[in-house]
Amino acid sequence: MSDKILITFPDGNSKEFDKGISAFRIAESISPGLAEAALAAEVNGFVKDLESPINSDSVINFLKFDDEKGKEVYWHSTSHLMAHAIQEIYPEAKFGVGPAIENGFYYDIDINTGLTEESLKAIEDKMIELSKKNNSFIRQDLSKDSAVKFFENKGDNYKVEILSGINENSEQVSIYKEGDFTDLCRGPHLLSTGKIKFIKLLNISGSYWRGDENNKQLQRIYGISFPKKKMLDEFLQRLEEAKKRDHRKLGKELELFLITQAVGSGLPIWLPKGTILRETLENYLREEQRKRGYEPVITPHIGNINLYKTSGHYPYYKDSQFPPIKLEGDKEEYLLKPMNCPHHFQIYLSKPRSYRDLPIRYAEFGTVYRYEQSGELNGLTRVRSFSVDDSHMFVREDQLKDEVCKVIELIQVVFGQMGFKEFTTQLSFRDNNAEKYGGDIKLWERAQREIREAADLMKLTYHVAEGEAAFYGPKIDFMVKDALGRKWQLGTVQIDYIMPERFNLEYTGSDGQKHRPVVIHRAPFGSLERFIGVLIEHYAGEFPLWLAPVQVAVIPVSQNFAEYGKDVFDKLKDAGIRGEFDERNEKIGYKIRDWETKKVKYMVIVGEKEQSAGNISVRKHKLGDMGSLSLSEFIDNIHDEIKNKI
RNA sequence: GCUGGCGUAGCUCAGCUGGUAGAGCAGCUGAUUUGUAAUCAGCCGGUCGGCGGUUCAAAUCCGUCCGCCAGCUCCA
Repeated sequence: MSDKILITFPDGNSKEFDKGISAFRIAESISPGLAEAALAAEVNGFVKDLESPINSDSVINFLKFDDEKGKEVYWHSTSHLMAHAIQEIYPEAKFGVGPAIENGFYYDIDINTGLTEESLKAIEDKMIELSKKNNSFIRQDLSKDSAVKFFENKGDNYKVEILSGINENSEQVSIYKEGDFTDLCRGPHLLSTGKIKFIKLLNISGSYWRGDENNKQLQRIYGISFPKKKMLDEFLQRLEEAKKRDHRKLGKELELFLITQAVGSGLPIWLPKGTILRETLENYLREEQRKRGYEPVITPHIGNINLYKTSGHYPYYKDSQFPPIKLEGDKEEYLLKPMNCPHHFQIYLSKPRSYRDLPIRYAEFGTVYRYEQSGELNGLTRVRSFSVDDSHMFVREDQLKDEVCKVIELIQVVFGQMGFKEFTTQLSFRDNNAEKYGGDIKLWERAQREIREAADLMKLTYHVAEGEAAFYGPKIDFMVKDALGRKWQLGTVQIDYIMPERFNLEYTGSDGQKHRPVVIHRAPFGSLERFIGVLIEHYAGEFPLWLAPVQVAVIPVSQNFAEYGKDVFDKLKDAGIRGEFDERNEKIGYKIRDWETKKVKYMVIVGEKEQSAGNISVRKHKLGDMGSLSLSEFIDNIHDEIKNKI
C-alpha cells in the first residue's frame, strides 16, 4: 500500500502528499496566505478541521470566511469561545446548545444571574482576552459512556441529556477542548481561538430548553464575529440601515397606519395614505383575478359558531380566537370570523352544482380576527385583525393540478410585480403526529403528491417542511424576509379534501352521480397587513409611483407664485395624479427637504421662470433637479410610469 | 403566554446617587417673499404608561397592572 495520497483541488489540479497529512499542511504548501485565510477544509464534501489527517485520495476545498460553510465554522467556534468566557465569569454556568446561525451564533446557558447589557460587555471583553491566548481547539473522540461521565462530572446536565438522545448506534462522540473549556461538539472548529478577532454580542433573550415551553427557560445570548474590523463595522452599519427601513418606523413617519391602545393591541388602523396604498394593491389584484375568472363575493365579519365547529377549526384553535359573542336569552353563539372559508362554502351550498360549473372561484378581501398571543404581536406583520386576499376555489379532481398551477402563476406574477426576487417557497407537509391532522391519510398523500407535481410543473425551487401543514391539508407557502431578516409567510396555496366532506359539498357529475369537489384555499398577498408591512421595508418607503400615496408635490418658490402653482396642481389632479400643494410660507430649501424626507418621488417647482415660460421644473427624489419641461409632457411621463408600474 | 429590556410633549431624546420637568423638530402667531435638503423671533404643548406603597418630598425607590421592543413558544 502506498504511503502517498493524491489530493485534487477545486481547479482540477492535483498533487501528491504523504498519507496522513493535515489539510493545514497542504494549505501551507500552496501559500502562506491560504494557510492564514483557511478556516476549515471541505474534504470529499465533508467539512473537516484543518488539523484532521487525510488518509486517502481526496478532493479538497479550503473554506475561508467568504464561504458560507467557512463562516459557519468561524461562528460556531466563536460560540465556544463565548461559552468559555461565560464559564470564567459564571463558574456555575450550565450549557445548553450553541450553534452558528445565519448571521452569527448563539449559546443557551443556565445561570442564576440575570444577564444585562453590561454583562454582555464583560463577556465580550473576556472573549477578546481568551482569543488573545490563541488556544488550539483540540478534538478528542471518545465513547458515549465516557462522555456522559465527563459531563456528569462537570455538572453539565443538559449535555448529558443531549448525549442520551444521540443515536444508540453511534458509540463514538467527540468533544472539543480549548484552554480550560471543553464542550460536547461534532465540530469542526478553527485551528485556534486567535482567529476570532472582532466580536459583538448583540442581545439576550429567553429560550426554552429544547424549544419546549414546558421546559426550563434558559438565557440565550446572540452574537456575531468577524476576522476583520471593517466587516464588523459594515455589519453593524447594515443593522442600523435595516432599522431605518422598519415598517413600524416608516409607517409612523409616512403616516400609513396607526396602532393605538385606544383601539387595542394588534388592531391596525389604516390612515388615509396607507389606505391609498392598500386599495391600489387590492385593485391591482382584483384586476388580475378578474382576468383569471374569479368572482368577487362579500361576507359578514362574524358567523355562527357552528360553522367553525363543523369545519373543525374551533376545537383546534379555541385559544387563539376572540371569545364567542353570546346572544342574551338565546342559545346562539357567534364568532368573529377567524377565517373566510366556511362563509364561502355557504355560497357554494346555496344551490345545486354541476360538473360544468367547476372550477368556481370566490374571492374576497375578507378581514379575519385571531387572538394572537401578546408576545407575538409585531407591527403589521403579526396582528389580531387582518385582511386576507382570500379565494376558495371548488374544483373537480381532474382539474386540481391545473388549477394549482394557475394559482402559482398568479402568485409569481404578483411577486414579480412587487419586485420580490428573494423569496423562498416551502411545501408544508404533514408529519407522523396523527393528532395534529384531520382526515384520511390516503387523501393527504394524494394532496401532497398533487402539490409537489404542480410545484415541479411551475418550476418552483422549494424545500419540503414536514409538520408545517395546516390541520386540513398540505400547502405551498411563499415567504419573504423583513428588514431584520425575519421570515414571514405571505402567499399560500392550500389543498383541502377535508372541508368538502365536513360541509358536505357536492356537485353532480356527467354520470348523474354526486361527487365531492376539492377545495383550494389561496392568498397571493396572504394578509394585506403583513404584505404591506414587508412591502414598506422592501421599498424602504420609496414606493414605485403607481403605489405611492403622494405621487407629486407642487412647490411654489414663494407665495407670489402660489396662484400659478395652484393651477398646475389642479391640472395634475384633473389628470388623476395624486399630489399635494405646498403653499407654506417657507423657503424653497425647507420645503424640498421636507418632501425629500417624506420620500415623495416628484417635486414640481414653479417660480418666476416657470410662470413666464408657462412650464414647470421637476425635481426627482434623491436625484435632484431634472430641469424644466411642459406640464403636459410631465403628465404624459407620469401616466406612463404609473401605467407601466415602474 | 414565557424570559429580559424599555415606557418623560405629536416625534426624537436629556433629566447624576429622591427636592414636584427640559431641548431640538413638528404645531400656532408674527416678521421675511424666498430658486433645489432646515430664515428669524415669540407662543402653545407633559396628572413623566396606569394604580398602589415607602418618604416631609417620587419622573427618580418598591409592588402591581398595561403597553412596546428582542428572542422563545405559537401561527387556520
